[in-house]
Amino acid sequence: MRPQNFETIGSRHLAHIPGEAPHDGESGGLLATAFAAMGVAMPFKADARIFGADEPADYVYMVVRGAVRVCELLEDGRRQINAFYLPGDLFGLEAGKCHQLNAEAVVSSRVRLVRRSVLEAAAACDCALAQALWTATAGSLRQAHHHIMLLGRKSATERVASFLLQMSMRTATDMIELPMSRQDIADYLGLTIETVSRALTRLRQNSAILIPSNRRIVLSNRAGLQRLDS
Amino acid sequence: MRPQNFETIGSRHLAHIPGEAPHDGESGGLLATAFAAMGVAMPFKADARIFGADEPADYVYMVVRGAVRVCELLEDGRRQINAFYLPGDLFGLEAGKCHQLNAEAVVSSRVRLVRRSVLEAAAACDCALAQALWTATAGSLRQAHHHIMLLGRKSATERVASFLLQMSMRTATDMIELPMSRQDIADYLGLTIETVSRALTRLRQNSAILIPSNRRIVLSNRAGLQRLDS
DNA sequence: CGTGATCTTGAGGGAATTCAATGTCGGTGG
DNA sequence: CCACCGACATTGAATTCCCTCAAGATCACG
Repeated sequence: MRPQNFETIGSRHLAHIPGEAPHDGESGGLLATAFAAMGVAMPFKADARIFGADEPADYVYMVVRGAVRVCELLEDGRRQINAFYLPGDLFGLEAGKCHQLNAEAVVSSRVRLVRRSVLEAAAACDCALAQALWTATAGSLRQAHHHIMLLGRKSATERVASFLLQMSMRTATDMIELPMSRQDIADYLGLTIETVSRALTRLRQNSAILIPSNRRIVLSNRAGLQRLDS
Repeated sequence: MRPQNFETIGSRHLAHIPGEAPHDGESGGLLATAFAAMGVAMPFKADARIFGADEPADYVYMVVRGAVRVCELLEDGRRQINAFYLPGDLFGLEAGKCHQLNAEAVVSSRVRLVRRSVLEAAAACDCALAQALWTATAGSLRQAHHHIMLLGRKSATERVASFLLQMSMRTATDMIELPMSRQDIADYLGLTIETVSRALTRLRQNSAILIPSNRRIVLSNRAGLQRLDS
């Protein structure tokens, strides 16, 4: 079982998520309010499934506390994590009747669910809400495009550096508390766990980061990391 | 200069784009109609820029004829193509005031532009249109997620096979007319031009495909390709 | 035909993976 | 409290796959 203190990562930043957050940009307040009004909060244990691919996409989700990963599996066991979601982030915004991906709690988490039909009905009346949903989805798309460049054209070290900077941005701290394991990071970056480990070691040796503990990383040379991030 | 006959690829499929098309799923008609009513069609020569990163995102675009690539460049020249758009596809749906990516015509193309402000105003009155825009963006997101799995967890041959199947689906033929060069394909798949070429050769040797000409590929063993596609 | 661009093929090298062993941390029971 | 245990992470050696560099082949077009 994972340490419980990771559950609260970023929750204190709910009110002022920086621009790099995947969703919930300028219209964050509106969506947060809508979810608070229409949604039901549910707890999920670490590694619990929130929804599975090919299940009916009846809900849209917002992370309240903890962290969520959205991933795809191939029959032979290969796994790709498409995104991590932190408090304040929306997910499950897929088009169509069914989810295309699996969503799981990374650590013990709290997630707010809103019925898609309810949300769409509300959006039909409230154009600002409709636009906020579009904007949130477009934000997810932007993240995905960033991810594509990462996977397509960057070296292992660049990927890890980019990941650390992104996490730092999203939690608005230089001292990152990682909710996810090395395996999760590897599956997000399209690498193996060993390669991630080696990249982190190299960054530590270059004094770009400190690793006070496995799940805690301090960005001690942000400029150096950004040089890698290109 | 590229052969001009590629301009018309897929245009005859405008009215019945299959489900795998990145945008414009069930609500295709509505968006096509809206674009026809509100938009202005513009011609672009092969390799002409349609919009650039950091330019104000004043328009939303729909391919009428030809093909468009959306890509990102790093300072050192690395290029990642995030998506190809074919007739009927929407692009430029980014959130925020500015585009994040570059869009260029792959071949001589015709693209319909609609002012974003006009579209948003129309969407504010017409909830079906608003939802169609959301759905189109979510469709783009779905494509991006597929792309992420491709780049993160698939071998070179699997990537090429997956690309061919995708193109075949989108143009609804077994005989693909590729509008893009090997370099474009490589930059889409996160590979080098040589690796793409070798993968195609291997697929041809395995009788999965025929290559009657450089820009023409016949899927002679779809099942074999799908096995690779996982 | 000749020319330049595009594509294919080959040989060699390098970055990441695989396989294997060691190290470290957190939780549990003696 | 400390030793043990399993899960997670790091490190090392060997392999593999893809990239780089280089040469040839093919295609489009004048």
